[in-house]
Formats: sequence, C-alpha cells, structure tokens
Amino acid sequence: MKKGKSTIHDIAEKLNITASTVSRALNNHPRISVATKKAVQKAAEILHYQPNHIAASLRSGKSNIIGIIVPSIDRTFFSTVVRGIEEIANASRYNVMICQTHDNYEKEVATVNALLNAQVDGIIVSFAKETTNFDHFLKAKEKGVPIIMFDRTNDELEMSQVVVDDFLGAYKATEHLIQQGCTRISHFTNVRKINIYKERLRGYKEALIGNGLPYDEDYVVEGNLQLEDGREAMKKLLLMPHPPDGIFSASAYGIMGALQVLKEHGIKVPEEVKLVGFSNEPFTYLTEPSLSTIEQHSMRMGNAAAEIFLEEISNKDKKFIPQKIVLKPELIIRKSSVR
Amino acid sequence: MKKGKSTIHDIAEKLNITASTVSRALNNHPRISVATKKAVQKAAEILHYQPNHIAASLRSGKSNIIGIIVPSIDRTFFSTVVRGIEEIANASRYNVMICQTHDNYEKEVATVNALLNAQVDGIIVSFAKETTNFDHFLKAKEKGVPIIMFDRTNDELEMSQVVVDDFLGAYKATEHLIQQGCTRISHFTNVRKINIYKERLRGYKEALIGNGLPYDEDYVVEGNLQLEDGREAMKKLLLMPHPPDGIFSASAYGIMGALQVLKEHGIKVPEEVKLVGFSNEPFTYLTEPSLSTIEQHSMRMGNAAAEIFLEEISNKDKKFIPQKIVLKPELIIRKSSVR
DNA sequence: CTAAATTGAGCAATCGATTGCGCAAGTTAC
DNA sequence: GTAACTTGCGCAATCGATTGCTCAATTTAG
Repeated sequence: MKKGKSTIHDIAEKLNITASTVSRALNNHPRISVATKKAVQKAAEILHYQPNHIAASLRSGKSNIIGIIVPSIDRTFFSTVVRGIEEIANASRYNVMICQTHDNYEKEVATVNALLNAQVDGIIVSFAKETTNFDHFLKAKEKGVPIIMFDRTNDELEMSQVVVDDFLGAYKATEHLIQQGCTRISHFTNVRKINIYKERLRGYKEALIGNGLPYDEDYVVEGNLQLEDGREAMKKLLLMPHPPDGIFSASAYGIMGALQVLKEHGIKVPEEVKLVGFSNEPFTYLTEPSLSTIEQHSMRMGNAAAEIFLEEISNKDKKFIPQKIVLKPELIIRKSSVR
Repeated sequence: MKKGKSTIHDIAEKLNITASTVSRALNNHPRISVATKKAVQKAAEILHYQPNHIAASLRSGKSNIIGIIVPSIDRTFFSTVVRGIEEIANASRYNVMICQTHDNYEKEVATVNALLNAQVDGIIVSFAKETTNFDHFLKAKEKGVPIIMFDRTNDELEMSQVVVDDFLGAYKATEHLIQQGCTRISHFTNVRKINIYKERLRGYKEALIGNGLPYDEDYVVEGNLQLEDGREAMKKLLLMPHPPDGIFSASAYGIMGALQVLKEHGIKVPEEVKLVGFSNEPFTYLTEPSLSTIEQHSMRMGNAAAEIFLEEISNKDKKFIPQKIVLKPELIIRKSSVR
C-alpha cells in the first residue's frame, strides 16, 4: 500500500490490456491507437506510475548515468567542471554520479569499480595525485565504457582528454611578472610528476629563458601546493640571500600561503614581491591584495568533456580515435602583481 | 569482443555448472563446496567478471544508491556535508548520486523525479531557496523512499532532519559582538523566509534584547546574502547617521562583502567595526583580517543524515517517527571581531 | 545395514520494461 | 470480390542476478 510503486503491469491490468501495449503507449509507439495512449496516460497518472529505469537499463544495457571522478568536489575548479558536465549531460537525459577520490589511489580504484558495477555509460575523470598505475581505467575501457580525462590527464593513455594549455598559462603568468619588473621569479610546483605541473613548470622556464632571464632551480620549490606548502615554501625563500621579487605558483592555495607569510613578515605585496597563482578559486579575488591568477575556463572544460562523451557514445561502432581538446587559459590580472 | 562484459552465465558455462551455483558461490553461500567457490572465483577473475548491480537491483528492489540534493556543491558547507554523508554511506556499501538545484524550484522537482526513476533508496536534501511547495518530496515519501532533510529544512514535513542550532549560533555571534563593546549591531539576513534565516534573525534579536540593547529594524538588511548583497548592504549602512559598529551576517559571503567595502572606505576592522559571519567557509580565515564566524560542523551533519537514513531503511516496517537532530554550532573567534 | 540428515547443485520463476514476431480485423487497391 | 496492406495489440523472450524448491549423492546415526 505505502509501497505506492506501480508498474506497467498494474496499468495494463486496470485497462485490460497487456504490458507490451502499455510500454508502447508510453513510448509513443506509432502502432498504438491514440485512444489507448490517452487511456494509458490517464491510468499512469492515477496510479502515480514512475518508470523503473533500472529495469529499462537492464534491458537496454545502458544506465544513462555518467560517472564523474574528481579528487574533491569542494574545490571550485572541480565543482565548476562538474556543473559544466551536468549542463550538457542533463540536456541529453543523462544523470551524473559524482565520486571523490581525495587524491587517494585505492579510493580511485574502488570508485571505478563501483561505477562499473553501477553500469555507468561512461566515466569522466581527473586523476588522483597519487595515481601512477591506470589499469583500472584500462579495464573499464576494455569493457566498452568510454573514459574521458580532464585537467589531470595522461597523454600515454588512448583516451580522449580536455585540458587547459598549462604551458601557455604558466608562460603568460611568468611573462606578466617579468613585464612588471620582476627579475628573480620563484615557482611553486608539485613533487609528483603530473602532466599539468610539468607543463606549468615548463612554461615558467621557457618564459624566463625567452625573456633573457636565467632559470635557477633554487627558485623552484616542490611541495603539495596546499596552503601550508605555500607558507613553508615562502618561509624558505625568505631565508635566501636574494629572495625572489616575484612568485608564480602552480596552485591558488600555494600563492595564498605565500601571501600570508609575506604579510606576516611585513613585506609589501605587490610593491616588494609580486604574486600570480593558478586557478581562479573564488577566494583569490577576496584577498587583500586580490590575487592575479590563471582562469582555466572550468565550465567550458566540463561542457567539452561531456560533449566528447556523447560523441563517443554515439560512435560506438566506428573506429575510436582519442581526441584532445586544449582550452586557452586566461591571465587575470589583479592587484597582487601590478606595480 | 571489446564488450568484455561477462556474466555469471559465462562463468557457469566455462565451468559446466549453472548460473545459480555461480551466484551462490560468489555470495559465499554455505551450501556450495569450497572447491566450487574457488573455481568460480578463479574463472571470474580470468573473465574479468564485474557484477551487474542493475540486475541485482531489479531483483532486490533496492539500488544501494542514496540521492543527495543540494543547492550547489561548490560551497564548502555543502560539499563537506556531502563528504560526511559519503563517509557513512560508503561504509555500508551505498553509493551516492549528487544533484544540484542551483536554488531553482523546477530543477529540484525534476531532480527528485530523476532520482526516483533511478530507484534511489533514499534522498538527503537541503531545499532550494525558491521551494515553498514540497509535493514532490511527499510523493517520494509515499512511494516508501525515505527523505532526510538537512540545514534548509521544514518543520511541517513529517520527515527527519539534521540542523544546526541556528538560533544559538546567531545568539552567540551577536553576544560576542556585544561583549567586544559593540552597541549598534547590524544584521544581514535573507529576503526569503527560510527557517535557518528566520532562526538566525531571532537569535540576533534575542541576544540584543537579552543584553539590554534595543532591536532596531533599520539595522537589519535583507538581501540574498551573496558577496554583492553584502557590499550593497554595507554601503547603505554607511550612509546612516549612526552607522553600525558591529555586523553579524547570516552568511559568510555577506560578511566578506561588508569587509571589502569597509576597507575600501578606509574604515578599520576590527577597530572601528567588528564583523562576524556564519558558516566556516575556507576563505574566511584567509582574509585580512581573518573573519570570525560560526562553525556548523558540516561533516558531522552529513554523518548524522546518513546515519538516520540507514536507520530508517532498516526499520522500514516499524512505525515511522521523524527525528530531528540539532547540532550545536561553535563560535570561531578570529581577528575581525576582537578589540 | 537401513533410515535420517546433510551436502552440493540444478530448475525455474522473478524483478519491470522492452521488442521482434505474429495474428486478426479493418482498409484499400484493382 | 479477392489480394495486399495497414492498424492495433498480444505472446513470449530477454537483460543478469537471485532464491525457494527439488533432488541426487553422501554421510551419519542407531
């Protein structure tokens, strides 16, 4: 009784027809008379019929669910990408299932399995920092589940990806600091060799060299790019005989940490040290001074990833050719970097 | 071939046994010999068998998926609650399906339907600001899907809920400002009459009265509590003959806006005006000065919501008695409010 | 040594929606 | 007036996993 779940059989019984007819009527099959269709619809309303997608999924072999795997949803970058994915996916009657790895490899593996068990039709993922072995994704791919990577990707995998041109973003950021008069520019990067951080480092390096400045490894600080890492890095740099007069961090939290420490030491930003971060997290424009940073167009990144998924799903039979979409990043100049 | 999806039937065929036996072997049924179990497990590995939860769900009538509906996941409060839910849910082999309403009523209704179609076993929700009609949730409840509300709830619905004691939080915040010497305290609240904002307003009012200060509606500013609303509100207040010397905002973004405007006007915080917000968003401790605020224990809120769900699911037959868990908020005193 | 109990596994139905095939009644064509 | 369609709908299988009921083969009990 309370289990108000009614099925097409209940409707069929009520109308003295078969479930097949009800199914077809609900799906607007041409071979069903208008009268029957109307009757079915009315009965469905009365019985509060709610289609059971699970049953349909079992039959069709597709769940209309896209699995999304991100390190963490409480970072604006990721939650915005998710929103971008949802936007496109929902329009095509897909739902999303969002999972977090918290940058933990085991959790990522478990998550992929959970999503496969849930029979997702595809997976859109940004890898955990820890991940270096991608077998779990390869396994999924072999089962015919398309995998689309974004942001933290891996070029060696035969899977489509959407990234921002990290090299270009880093180049722009660094060059901007140089144009503002910085001559000793430091860079915060990640200890792990993830593509995005490698690219940002490369952009930083090339910008220095391209503008006639020396590349000095002493000014490159490796860490985890979180707030605390930024603070530690800044403290270390301040002990150098010639501390930097400009800092480009590969993350937004890292540059925030640097800003805090500089302020605590009474060092003026941007007068004495200029700062640029990466990723347009909302707090970056709330700080004092507001932080210059690189906008990654996260919403568009999500859109693009979802579009690739839809494309791959509809071309399932055709030969698979992984595609790579590279979005152009944008330098957002705020107060932390202008003289 | 590429459709590497194998079923228990494939395993059965390979071993010349029936699917029933395979199923039981995989589920460690006592009536299956150890030898068979081992053989099945080996075969499952070789064939890369992945159980199809959809089929199991159809049979069992439960999907092991909890639907989560939040206004937006890119707010730390919500994403942390989600994490709290996941923590408990995953431990009990439940997956979550996260959906965003963006505070839009129609989207909320559509989302509830999508979740019901996906056969979720329960829904944990924080209502959209726009929502005043709750029929979509009542419908779900009638179908036997437990609904658990958190944060933005409604006392008139016969459904369990987890909230923070908004009244107490607001009272503490306001009293703190009073103790720091403020005599003209302003409050930013929401235009809509959502329970949490009503309670916070009440707490503010009672704290004033309880401490012998007058309650003056001119100091209460209604808005949408976003950054821009906070800015507007602050600008308006500064035009008053006697601008406030303390502000308690019902949101974190609102108080941030106030801080920005005050700094732009060269007004010193906390010396001239003291500030306290609500919700411990990460940026609140990154500002200069750092913002005092109310911690809502969002992780615990998520834990509690998930626990209630598990409880209700296991007591399906028993008489349903909605429960209400009220968490105690905590005042986090930072620099923006101490003299 | 036989009856009772236990072990191991197969048969077939079930969950709810979908769909190819078939069939009867009604239409149209020539 | 009959052959050829068309219309409207039912039958039954299917998707993959699960489970109550059976039943044969062993084992144990007495």
